[in-house]
Amino acid sequence: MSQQAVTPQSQDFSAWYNDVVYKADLVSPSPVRGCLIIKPYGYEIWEGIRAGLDKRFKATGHQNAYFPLFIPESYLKREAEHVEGFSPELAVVTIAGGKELEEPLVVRPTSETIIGEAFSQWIQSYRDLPLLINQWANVVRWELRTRPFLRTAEFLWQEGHTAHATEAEAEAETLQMLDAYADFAMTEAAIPVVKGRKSDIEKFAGALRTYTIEAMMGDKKALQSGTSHNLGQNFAKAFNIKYLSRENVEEFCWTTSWGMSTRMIGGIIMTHGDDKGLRLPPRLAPIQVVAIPIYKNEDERTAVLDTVHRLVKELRGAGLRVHIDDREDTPGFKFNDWEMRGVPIRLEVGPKDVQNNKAVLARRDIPGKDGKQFISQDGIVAQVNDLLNAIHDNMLAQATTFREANTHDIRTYDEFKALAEKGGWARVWWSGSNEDERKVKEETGATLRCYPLDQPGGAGTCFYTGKPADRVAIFSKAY
RNA sequence: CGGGGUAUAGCGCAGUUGGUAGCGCGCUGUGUUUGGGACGCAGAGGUCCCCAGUUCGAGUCUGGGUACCCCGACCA
Repeated sequence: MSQQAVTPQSQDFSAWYNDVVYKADLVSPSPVRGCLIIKPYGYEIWEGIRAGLDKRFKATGHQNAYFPLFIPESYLKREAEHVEGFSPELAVVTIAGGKELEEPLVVRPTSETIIGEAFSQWIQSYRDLPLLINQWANVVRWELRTRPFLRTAEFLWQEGHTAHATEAEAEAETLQMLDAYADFAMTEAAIPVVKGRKSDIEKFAGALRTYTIEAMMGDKKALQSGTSHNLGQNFAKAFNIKYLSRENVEEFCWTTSWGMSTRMIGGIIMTHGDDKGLRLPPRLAPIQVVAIPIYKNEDERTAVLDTVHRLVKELRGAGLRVHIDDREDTPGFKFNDWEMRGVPIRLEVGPKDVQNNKAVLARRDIPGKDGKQFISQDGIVAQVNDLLNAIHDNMLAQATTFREANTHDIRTYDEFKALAEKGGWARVWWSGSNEDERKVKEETGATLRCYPLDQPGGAGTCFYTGKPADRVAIFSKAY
């Protein structure tokens, strides 16, 4: 047994990430470059994300629909910025059924165009608005450099697409969905995020304004974890999405789109993981409690398993996701194995516990003895529920503390460069131009992650240009 | 697309001056173990990336091809 451990984060964060992704049994290598086989344990995390988001979409009046994977190439070309932004990474089908196609079909990189075309048919009147649609789908972007979950040639996501009568309504929708993402991230994934607006350079191809939630990973880099775009009337004009107003005037709609992807799984791994492997937030963990029976002989085994089954039945009855590990390996092996896989709570039951009506709960977020407690078998459901909530709160608190400790108010470019070298977020007054922003990126590798919605107010001096600035931005290296 | 590298068992790798393929992990069976990564014994598992060439003989040498990985530019 020597290959169980992962590369320590401090030694090589990137190698650590890859080790965890494979050893925690989330993915399997794909025969196709840049793609990924998501194994059941990894896919169940996605199912949890999906459930958490879908609930929020439905609660805000959205309905799911499904649009085709293939998009006529000409659609992409109708919005100039959009095609320019995506064309380098498109996969295009030119032959089908053994024949060259009249018009090549693009494998969707995102669906604004094909959905825009459909919306133009569906919407006639102001009475048809707002139109609130979401789609769960796979999309393809032929990226040159890929990493499991964070950037893959094909990935799973949801993309919301809505149409509204006024700019104000579209903006409200855009911000509402940003809030939904932020709430999901914190409430379910225990990831603290900063809500903000993207700079012109970083915004979505074809959008008026792009909003983002940014999270800090364990290596202090930023991960854009969800985006919400106010598309203005750009796509409405490109796809002729018009309605007749109450005043009997033909108007273009205002549209939005917003998405969160399997990248979020990478965010969870890199926000919470440690040198023992994955740490899954309790509300998304496919297995919330793993029960490990401990025994020395056949008699003990029978008695212990009897108790385990009784406790697990109780827990499952309360809706908890519980797994019994009855493999023949040693307890020590199992402890490490499930720590690698990030299960929040381990339930140990041994012969002594059977006799004393006790059990051991060990929490993943607190290593070693400190995280272990003896509990009474009576009222186990409440005790486990409380502990799951405590673990969630602790993980969110830990990640928040880490982010705050590594976010610095920077005043000069020298300080900025030093921080970019060392790692961390720079919170700065900023009044630079697009050109300045590109230069900063070129010189330091750090990009303008967002203008946080939560602004300090007042005015300051831009760290780069030295000119007066009326807003702060966060810069960081990012995934 | 530029620069570098790799290709041998499921995974990670070794393979000497060219002589007919091995190690660790994993896997199967079995016995002893089991409250923090157990061990013994017995097994299974190979198109040495592909094509051509040199040679009595190629995992090893030569030429060509393919795939993948790493570093840059592009990116949810």
